[in-house]
Amino acid sequence: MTQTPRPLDTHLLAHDRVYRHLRSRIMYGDLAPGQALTLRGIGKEFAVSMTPAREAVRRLAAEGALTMSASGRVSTPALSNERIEELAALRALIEVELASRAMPRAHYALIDRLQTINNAVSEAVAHRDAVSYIRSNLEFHRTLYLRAQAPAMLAMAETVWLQLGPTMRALYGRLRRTEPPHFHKLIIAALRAGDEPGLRLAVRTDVTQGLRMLAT
Amino acid sequence: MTQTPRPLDTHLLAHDRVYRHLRSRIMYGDLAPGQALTLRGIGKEFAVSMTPAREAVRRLAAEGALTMSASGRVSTPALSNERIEELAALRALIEVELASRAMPRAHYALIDRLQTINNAVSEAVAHRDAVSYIRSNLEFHRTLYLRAQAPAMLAMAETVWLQLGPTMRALYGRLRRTEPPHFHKLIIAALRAGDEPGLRLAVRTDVTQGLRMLAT
DNA sequence: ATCCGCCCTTTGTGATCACATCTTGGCTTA
DNA sequence: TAAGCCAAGATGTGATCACAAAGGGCGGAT
Repeated sequence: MTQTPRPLDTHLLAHDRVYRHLRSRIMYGDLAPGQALTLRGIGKEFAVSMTPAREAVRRLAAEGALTMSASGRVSTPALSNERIEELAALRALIEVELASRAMPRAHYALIDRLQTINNAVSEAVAHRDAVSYIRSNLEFHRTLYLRAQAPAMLAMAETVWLQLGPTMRALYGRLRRTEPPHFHKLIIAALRAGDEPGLRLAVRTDVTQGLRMLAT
Repeated sequence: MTQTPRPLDTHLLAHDRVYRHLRSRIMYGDLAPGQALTLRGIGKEFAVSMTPAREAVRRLAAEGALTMSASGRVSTPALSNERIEELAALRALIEVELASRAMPRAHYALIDRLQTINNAVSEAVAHRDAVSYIRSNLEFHRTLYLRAQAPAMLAMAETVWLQLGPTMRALYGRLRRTEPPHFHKLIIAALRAGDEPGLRLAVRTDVTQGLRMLAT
């Protein structure tokens, strides 16, 4: 037996399966900043050899979702405050543009879906569930931006989210807020009103404010 | 001999060396859009096995510099017009911000260096040397943006350049212009004058105009 | 008690190989 | 002549292994 028969839990290639699982964990804050990973550990967890584990890790490293030390050690990134502010500025830049492009195509059904997702966000906040909060919050944004029909821009935005994943977990983990997300309501209101400057401001603020409070 | 003794032409790891060479080729337009590559071919060219060749290729694919077909075939991307315009918009968005952040720190020595680089750009245009043109043009932009002290943003911009590399080659290859770059002069003039709105406009125009003329 | 050095374990790297799949070129057949 | 098919070569995937180097922990010296 030189070849593993295929786990059958998916039709995907091994390295892609590993990549998706790890990516999801990182983006949604399952991993804390500075968390160390090993290729053999990943391989064992997903029942694959080191080869696909390495490919998945290198791909994530290329996207900034993981950092590799000079000796090849892999860990989740621990971002400096400057880097966090820079990534927040990038989010603002790209996501404001995406929202602006999505607005002309945002019909009632979309706004309704955003409303529904936002309820999930509120619930996650109420339960102080950081992972659910991050996941539903990003789903809110992604749902809106999908309408922009700008896949390259959306990919860029997701790359930034990925880089901020572990940091967002650390940030929202120590959050003690219970209020539902105010700026999401502003976004929805601006969409309803067809108020483009208002939408831009609401998105920029929503994206920026969360990250701003950890500049300590 | 199970292990190759190390080519000695560099102290870098094999996969990194392959990655850098290929990245440079792609970014500076050595490869035409749609150009096919094979792992064994890359491995033979750089005297490494398929393993580091695959890592380099996957990394470049993650950055959008290469595309992989469903069967894993690797080729340089052939971009649609929509994708090109989107990437141009992304360039404008990010690079305007970078230029704006660089301006307060742009002292005389920097402007002088930009001037020098721009002479190289003019020379490349005069010789109709597409690769030299792309290389010096990007060096002009990178030199300016380096002053912004925003590594994450610069990395994003470079990723976009990478994705546009083969397309820029195809574009400028059929260019018949001989005039030196007008908008670079505007950028330098705006920097000298401390004219921030003028700088933003000049960068936006410079970045956008080149890609715009291939929307055929 | 603390710091330094050494050894063993852990870990990443890259070569090689078996295998499955895709591609392609030529041949056959209608 | 053209369309279809088969076989052989080409190509990507993932497992395994040998090796080098980095880390960690333990013991001894001061």
